[in-house]
Amino acid sequence: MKLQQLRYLVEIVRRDLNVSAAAARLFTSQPGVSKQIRQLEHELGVELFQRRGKQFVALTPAGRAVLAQAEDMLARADTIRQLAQDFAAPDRGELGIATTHTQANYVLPPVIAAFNARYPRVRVDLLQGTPQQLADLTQHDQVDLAITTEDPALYPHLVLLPVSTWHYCVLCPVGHTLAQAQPLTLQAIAEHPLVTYGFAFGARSALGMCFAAAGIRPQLALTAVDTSVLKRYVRQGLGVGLMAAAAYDAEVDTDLVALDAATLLPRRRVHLALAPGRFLRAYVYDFIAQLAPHLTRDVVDEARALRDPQAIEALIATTAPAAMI
Amino acid sequence: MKLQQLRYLVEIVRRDLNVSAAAARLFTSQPGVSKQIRQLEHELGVELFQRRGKQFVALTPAGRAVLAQAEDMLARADTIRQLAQDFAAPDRGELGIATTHTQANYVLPPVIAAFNARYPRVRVDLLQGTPQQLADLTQHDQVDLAITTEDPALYPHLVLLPVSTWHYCVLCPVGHTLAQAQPLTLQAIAEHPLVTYGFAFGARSALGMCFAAAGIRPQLALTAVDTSVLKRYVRQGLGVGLMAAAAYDAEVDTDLVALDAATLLPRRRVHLALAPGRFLRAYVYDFIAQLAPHLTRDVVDEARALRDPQAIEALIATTAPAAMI
DNA sequence: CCCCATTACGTAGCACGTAACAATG
DNA sequence: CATTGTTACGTGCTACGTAATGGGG
Repeated sequence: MKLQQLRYLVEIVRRDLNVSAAAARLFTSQPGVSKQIRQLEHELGVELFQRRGKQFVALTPAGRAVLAQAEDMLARADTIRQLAQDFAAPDRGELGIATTHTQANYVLPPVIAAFNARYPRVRVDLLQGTPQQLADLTQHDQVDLAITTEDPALYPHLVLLPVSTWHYCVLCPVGHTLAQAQPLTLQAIAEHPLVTYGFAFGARSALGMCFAAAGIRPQLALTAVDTSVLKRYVRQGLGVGLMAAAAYDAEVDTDLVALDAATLLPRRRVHLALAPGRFLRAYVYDFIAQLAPHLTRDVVDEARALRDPQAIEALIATTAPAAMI
Repeated sequence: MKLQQLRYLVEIVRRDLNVSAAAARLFTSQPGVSKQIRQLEHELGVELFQRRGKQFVALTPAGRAVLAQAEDMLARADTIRQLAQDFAAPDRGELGIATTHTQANYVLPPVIAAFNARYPRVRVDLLQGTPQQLADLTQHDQVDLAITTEDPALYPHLVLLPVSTWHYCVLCPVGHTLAQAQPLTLQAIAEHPLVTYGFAFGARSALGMCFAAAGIRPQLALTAVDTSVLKRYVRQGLGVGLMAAAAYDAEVDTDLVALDAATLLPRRRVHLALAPGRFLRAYVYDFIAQLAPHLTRDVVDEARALRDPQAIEALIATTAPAAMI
């Protein structure tokens, strides 16, 4: 049994049992992969893949069991490399962050600037995606951490830690009738078509439930993931915008008005999402502390050891500023 | 990084940083091991061993961190081999049992006979040792399970499950004055020198505390691990024996008398000890169920997942016969 | 002076690549 | 017929063994 054989196995499964695709991904020849798999099967005395003709159609039960162990072993091999790096060159490496457009644009820039000043030799990789993609990237160790606002239920295997909170504002063109409404109400907002985040009105979303609780069914004119896109359509008069207050820049967005909706609409929590088993370089802890000072290395490690969301919540309650809870 | 390099690393540490001894143990050449370690260190970019001259004197911090991961990886490699065997040849393999002399002689024979009839192609390896050795053997995956009576505190990293209970009897030669004592009391027993198990009167032992509670300090004439040795010295008149009631065989031991001490002396619990992470072949679960019918595969797996002694106790309370608790 | 790790060097084995082949849809 | 896995074969790398070298206690 060799680590490469296990790597081949895992990659084949990742590529939906396509050996050629796995070989290509690993920059090696397809016959080589094929042969190593056969050799592994021969050594173990069990077929790992169910074949129909020459096609791989499924994992055998034995294959599934072996796969689980193999994945863990490869993760640990990676951990060894990472921690060795951490001893050899503590201030060199990569920091992979998966996050949403809004965070990347309005929250992270100062944090990343500070981090880069402290660790100029660490390359920061910023990946954006849908909440599901963020979860996948983090879970499969493609990034060190994710920063997201979404429903914790989307991240069942990750450890979530509160970073900060934000609230919605209502954005409309200068002179829009909504800007006169005093006081601003949900009812008044819902009289206009809305322009907001694509995920904001999901079945279990906080925003959707907020309107539903008031018996209001607002009309959505357009949804997008990207705040700058939303603003563009608000400018075009497609509807009024519902987005993070931080997205409004008074100096640039002079043609728009931001109405405070902090008391009307639910406050959202920004989460840091971590894979509990992944080894984190020392500078990753530094970044996290920079992002949210209450998330010290000790707190993060303890939370990762706990795993259970409720226990983590209890832990955080003792360390985080009240505003975050 | 190769699995063999990790194996070399682990073995060197096991052999107290002696490369030559590790090489001998792994049936390979010493320069080969030495070179692979250097190569691993070079690949990782960190020294794993602290050297004084050419001698290895300690692990570096990096070495300790790598070692922990390496041990886990090797354990999983072993798991893969074992589970593959379980699919390939479910009724062939080895069953390693570490246990005390008494269990091996008086409790296990019928269980092992039944097991052997069911799995004739599984070789049973019976290892005896002191309680500490049993714990070590189990913890280092040298055996599948241990069966022991000792203090649970000796097995902090193992999962302990109650198998059965036994009680002491007092053994003396026919015609001994103690045999006339009616009723039998601790005081009466302590008037004679005792012959009993070496571990039975340890500082925290149940037996020692039982006498101490009554304010009695019995005199120990001889202790041994082996019941047959104890009986021999009882026959020689060295003292009266305190041992498991099961050790008295009415047909063979016609020159001895066994006095029931079930109400006088503490009842002892026999434990099954398992390493929580070790993969157990299907027949191991079968053996366990044979040994203690209430320890089904489901119960065992759940207990191994729980790990926490108190939680296991609660689990057992719902499934085990009352006599065991 | 013995024990132990490192260096030097030769060899056998094997992982991998290229090319040809077979099977499936 | 295109895609995909297997067989065949050659080669370059490297893990390992033997022998010689160097350091510490």
